[in-house]
Amino acid sequence: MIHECGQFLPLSTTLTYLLSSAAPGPKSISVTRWQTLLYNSANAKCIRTTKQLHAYTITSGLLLSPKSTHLLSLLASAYALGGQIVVARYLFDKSPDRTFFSYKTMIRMCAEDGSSHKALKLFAEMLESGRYKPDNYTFPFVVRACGDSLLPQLGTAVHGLALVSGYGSDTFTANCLLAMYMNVGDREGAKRVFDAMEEPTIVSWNTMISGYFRNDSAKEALMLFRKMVDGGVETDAATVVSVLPACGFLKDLELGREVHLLVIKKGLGKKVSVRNALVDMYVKCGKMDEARSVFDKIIEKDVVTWTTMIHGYSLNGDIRSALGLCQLMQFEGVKPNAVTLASLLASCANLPNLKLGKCLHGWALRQRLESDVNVETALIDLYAKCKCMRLSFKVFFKTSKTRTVPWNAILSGCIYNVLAEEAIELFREMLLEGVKPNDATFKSLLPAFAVQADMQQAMSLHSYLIRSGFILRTEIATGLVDIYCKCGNLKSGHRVFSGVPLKKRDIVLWSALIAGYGTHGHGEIVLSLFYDMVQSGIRPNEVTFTSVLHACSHAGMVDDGLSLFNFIYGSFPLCLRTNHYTCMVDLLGRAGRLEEAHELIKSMPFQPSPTVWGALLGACAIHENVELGEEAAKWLFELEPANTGNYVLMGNIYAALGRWKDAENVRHRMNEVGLLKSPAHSVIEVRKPA
DNA sequence: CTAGGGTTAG
Repeated sequence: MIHECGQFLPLSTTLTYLLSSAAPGPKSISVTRWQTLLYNSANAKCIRTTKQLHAYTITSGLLLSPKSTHLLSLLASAYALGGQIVVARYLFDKSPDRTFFSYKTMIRMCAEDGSSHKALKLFAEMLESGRYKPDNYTFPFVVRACGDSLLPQLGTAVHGLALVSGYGSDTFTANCLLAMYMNVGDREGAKRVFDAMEEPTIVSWNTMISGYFRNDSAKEALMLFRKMVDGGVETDAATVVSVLPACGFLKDLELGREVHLLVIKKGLGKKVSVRNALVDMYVKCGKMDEARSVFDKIIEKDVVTWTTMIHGYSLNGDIRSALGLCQLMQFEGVKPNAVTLASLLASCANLPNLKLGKCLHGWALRQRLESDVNVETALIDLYAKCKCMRLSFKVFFKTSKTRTVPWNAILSGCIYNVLAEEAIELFREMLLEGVKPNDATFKSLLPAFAVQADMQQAMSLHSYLIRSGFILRTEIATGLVDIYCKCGNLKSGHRVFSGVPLKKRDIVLWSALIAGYGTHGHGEIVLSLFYDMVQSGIRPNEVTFTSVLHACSHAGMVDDGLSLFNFIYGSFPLCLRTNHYTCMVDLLGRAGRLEEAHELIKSMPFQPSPTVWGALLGACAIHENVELGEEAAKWLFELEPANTGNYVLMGNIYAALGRWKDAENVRHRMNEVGLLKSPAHSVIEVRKPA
């Protein structure tokens, strides 16, 4: 009993004394006395004492007295605090009279145990009874339970209740609210709470920083860290392990080094986790030397330390160093785990190196790590990238198939190996098995539907996306727009586009629709969509310009194309790339405005690429313009002497005008650079009259 | 009595 209760020895002694000296029976120990004993036993988390007390309540008939009905709920609390949550719940459910203490304890233990729904149910019951008011030891756990059950609306309601109950300025409650909002992905909600806090503690700052990072706002995380340091707020180990991943993600080496200095200055490096985070930061920033020097200084390396470093070498394609380190790690008595292995396998997949991958697969079997999801997923991916879909499927069929990741791996594997139809079939099976797809699933799957361009399939996918709610995600709606456009059904594509609320329309979505209309030759619609987009406040980029210019070119809308080009030139001059000029030269050239095309090339702010001259030469071939053709050819023969197409085009221009001698010269020139072996030269000869 | 923190993968 001593070892179990630790410093609470007096409690057990008291109990032993009472039980041995007094005769059993409810009257021998007063109710108040019992109450104290139960409280003490609960707070001491001493399950053995609790069990003794429980036994006594049964044999003595203690609970039969009307004065002691509340004792059962206290007993339940004692069990709960002792870690026996199931027994606790059973007893608590039977308790006729539940005390405030027992409610609080049960709520807390349920929340910590992961039974957040039960915790919320108890809280609701407590409120309904109207006997007790939640306090500063209640709200934190209830808030946490809301976050764990992913019930943000309920969380907000509890937040409101905490405010009206006067716990708005309670630090613990506020910190839990921060964590809750961050856990459900509500950065704004968290920020509101944070801004309203009079004195945020280290914990508040840390929660915000890590929350921002976890919610894809690494930039905000770093900005907050800056503000924290500049504001003179203390930082601790949790701060640095929250901020370092963000530095790594953004490759912000400068700030990463600053954090490193902070770690040294404050002596935070005693913890392995801090040093591991440093190694990881350097790895992610691509600074393997610095990562290694931090790594080498860690005396007590754990699996994570080794794995982080191994992963670093893997990422850099240095599989030799990665394997060497893996061996060294085992020499030092640290066993690689599934993560280590998955990292090595991923490296084999990216190289790709099938032979080594197979060796590692064998090793995984011997280490009994083969049935770990991470390893399985890495193996599926490995074999797919090595174009061994048979092996990929073999691994896949052995997986438990209840989790989403292996499905995603096999789907993306199929698509990598141009098995779009199989991917779609697998997706159907996945749904039948009741596995929930996620964003990553659609990221690889939607292109498969676009490749198939099957209207029937597109429609059934569309209905699924509506039913499952995935259509609400802009990236997914974008994929669907693309699919419909590829099917040639622009109307349906446009309808999906219109279904996305104005605020959620991003550049990618607009571009998908614009490109769709563009490839089908609807130049005018493309232009009006483009101006609509700019009007709605979205800044177009190079990709948009390319597709709009292409559309103009495709539809032969020369003047519209020109005015658009001038618009870009005036508003976004830095966005202009070679391919935009190529597009314009092509557009003007086709229309026979060769001089203008030439002028445009001469006005280019950078060296015209062969593609630009190629477009001009092509246009000259159509319009049989020797002068400009020669100008273009002069550049092209210089820039890409091995491109037969250029000689053919130029030869054709001469031939068309009956200048056989010049045509012959071009042929000679091609001969000189050793291209005559190529079959393309015959084109010139074919057009030569007998 | 309570709150925040690292490594893989999609």
